[in-house]
Amino acid sequence: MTNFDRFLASWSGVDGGNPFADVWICGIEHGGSLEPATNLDPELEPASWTDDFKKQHPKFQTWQYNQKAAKLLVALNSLQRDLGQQPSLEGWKAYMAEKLYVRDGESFKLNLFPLASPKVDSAEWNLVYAQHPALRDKGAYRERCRQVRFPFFDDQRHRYKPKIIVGTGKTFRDDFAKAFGFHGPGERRPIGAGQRQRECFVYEDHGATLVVTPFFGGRYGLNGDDHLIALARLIAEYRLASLCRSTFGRPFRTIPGVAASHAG
DNA sequence: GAATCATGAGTTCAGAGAAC
DNA sequence: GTTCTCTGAACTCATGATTC
Repeated sequence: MTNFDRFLASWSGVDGGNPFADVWICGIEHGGSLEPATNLDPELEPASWTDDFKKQHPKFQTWQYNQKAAKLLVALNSLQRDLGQQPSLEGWKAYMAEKLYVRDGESFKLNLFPLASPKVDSAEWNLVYAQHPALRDKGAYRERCRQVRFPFFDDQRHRYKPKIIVGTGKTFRDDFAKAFGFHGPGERRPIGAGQRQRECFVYEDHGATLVVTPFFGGRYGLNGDDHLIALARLIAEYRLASLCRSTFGRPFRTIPGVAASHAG
């Protein structure tokens, strides 16, 4: 295994948090520009959003993706307290400021690919990484991630046993499934209604649930609170069904407010 | 008027299908 | 078989609408 493979098969490019958390959120890759200081050394321990991290990134609360992640987690907490109620997003800002991706928190954030990939093949990228043959071609870089990084993620999933994994970006749904050891085509589940309807894909494996959603934000993504609440309800339904299967040997049907149609 | 939230614009990339 | 065009998606940032 090369040093680059060790970099891929590590916690590199992971926002982190608490790996023992029930909920893992997995993005595709970092956004934004390439940081010249980025190194390719493996990260043996997952990071987290520490006070130092927040001081270094004073605008972290403006990151829309993580705002929506915080809202989703708040809605899930709300449903956990009372499954029949309308989930509340109240307090999501405080949650984001104090609890999101922290070491002893309720969430853990990963990325399928460790580097800010939009810059792969760019002049800026070549200036920094030209000496790495595996990084000169984006397709080869991603394929190497599938071969080396995904088995690492699969191992970590079986080690830490998260109950819910949310993959954001449905064009990469096969990659999310492969990365965490889920099989099959997934079950199509609509959330929202009318023009605002979005489609998620749900995979289940040994008490764990993978939900692949459209991206958090943007024109075609989960861009409203109603989407996040519907997603929280969808997740809660599958968690309850899984719990009932393990307890009673049969699934529980839908909970109020969750679309019951199974299109897949 | 300020804060918050939802949506759109611009950029980049990938994949599918048509045209050559 | 190759090239071109179109469409959808991911991402950041900006802007308009709404609420207080």
